[in-house]
Amino acid sequence: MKSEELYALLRRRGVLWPTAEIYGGAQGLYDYGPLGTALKRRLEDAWTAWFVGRSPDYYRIEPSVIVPEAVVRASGHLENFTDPEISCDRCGAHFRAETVLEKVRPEGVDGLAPNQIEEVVRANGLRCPSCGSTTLSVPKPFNLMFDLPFGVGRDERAYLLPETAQASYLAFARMWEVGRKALPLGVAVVGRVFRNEIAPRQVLFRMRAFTQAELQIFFDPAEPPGHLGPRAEELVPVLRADRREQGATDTQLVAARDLVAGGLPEFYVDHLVHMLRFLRDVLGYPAERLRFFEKSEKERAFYNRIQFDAELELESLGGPKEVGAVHYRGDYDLGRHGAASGKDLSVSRPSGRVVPHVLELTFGVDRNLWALADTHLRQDGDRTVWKLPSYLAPVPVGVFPLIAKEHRAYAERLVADLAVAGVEAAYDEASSIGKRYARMDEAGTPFCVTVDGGTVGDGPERDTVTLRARDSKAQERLPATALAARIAPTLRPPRPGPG
RNA sequence: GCGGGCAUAGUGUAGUCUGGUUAUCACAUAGGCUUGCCAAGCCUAUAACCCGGGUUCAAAUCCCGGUGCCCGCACCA
Repeated sequence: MKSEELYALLRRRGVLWPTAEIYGGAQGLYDYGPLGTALKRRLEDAWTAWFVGRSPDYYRIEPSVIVPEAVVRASGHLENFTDPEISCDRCGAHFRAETVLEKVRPEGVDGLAPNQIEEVVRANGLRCPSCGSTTLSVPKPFNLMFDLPFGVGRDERAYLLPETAQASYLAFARMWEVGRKALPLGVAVVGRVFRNEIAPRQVLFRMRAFTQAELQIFFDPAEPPGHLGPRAEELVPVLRADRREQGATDTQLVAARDLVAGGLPEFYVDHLVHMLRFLRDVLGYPAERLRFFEKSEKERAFYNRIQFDAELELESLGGPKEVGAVHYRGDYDLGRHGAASGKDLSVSRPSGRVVPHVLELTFGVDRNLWALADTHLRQDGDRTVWKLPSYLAPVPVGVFPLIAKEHRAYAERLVADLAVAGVEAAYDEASSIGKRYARMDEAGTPFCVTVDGGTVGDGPERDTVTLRARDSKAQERLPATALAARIAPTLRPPRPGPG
């Protein structure tokens, strides 16, 4: 489905809509409706079960979304907040772009994008005003944070958190105590973050307030976490940076063991496989549409030692889009916050004191919600079916009376009984039975239960109902009391196996 | 942020160029009758010109501003 068609469907069904819609909306802000809220919650639960559930030493926390300026100053988010700067890679000197370009561009640099500035620098062979070398580079500006006045009548400034990762780094010292001083230590956050994007677009893919699910694994570089074990044979779709530089654009299927043999650390590949299995096996993205796109040294953020973006081919957005990533960030984050806060963030290990390294597993909740619509919402003849795995479906069961006035009471009681058993069910008696099935198909509901004459009669079918499966449309008859035991197990998200 | 395009019921649309009747049609939604396991039928109802200003006897239609959306470029720390 095309993006606009998909968005119209999601709006119509109350999955999501623009914030402040009655005022014409606001760029990059969206509200989730009943179905969207339920789906998002289940997606977050599935993520937590899969990533945080991998180790008893992994914890989920809920941090503040407002942080003091010192945090974003130390993290590097505040640098280059205003004018573009040019720095010299050799001598390290910094200059305002206007100053360096003065002679060749007296009209100034306003309106020039960083790459255009870079082009002018290259084209004119501009040299560093300090040491005279031609190693000038233009950092990307990132003044994308929302700042807030903080406190009453104070000069202090605070910022809305631009990424959840920072909150985990801030929590490390406390979590080291809480986690009883064990490494590896995992600190996960599922939370809203805020970026004042220049050009929000593509609905949930570029928002100004969005939800990230991130797990930061702190570890001793002498004892990196994760061994492939039985995962060594897993075929991982990758597009390596070195091959791309030679012009390759095709995804290769490479066994995990061969990625390690080719030089990637085993713990890193292990987590790449873990991410792959989540996207493919838990969320059900088609394997052939997934790939891990390696960022080259030039492309990746300077603090990332290894970076593969998990990309998913999306029909609605016309290409592969990032839905998650695995970043090996080294000791950059704890090093920066340790230095800036004056608190020693190194820990005592058998080998001596070490600043833990960080492996970051990051996942964009909103864009994956969109991706679940893109990949699983299918037009099947006249039917529109959202083929979500049961544990992600916003509403797991629909309950209908075949004839409203005769079967209503029984069906309503069944809804209440299912709720008590922990299975949320939606009741619907409007229009024809076919339309009710169709409505539930569109909402992704995997099961529909119908109460009919047999159910309420005195014959052999007394107290039995029909259970209809969304994908096959097949029906079976079973006792109403057996429903919860039948459905509940399918609603639990998968957990990783041992090892 | 730059350039281009677009904006009519819940959804998709006709009408806009060439200003003028009660704003078209389908689906959806609600109620009734009928039917009774896959969007059936009949009847009825609800429901729209993005916001603001201007031109004009008259604006969905022409002009200006705003907002939002789409595409390309740039950006995505």
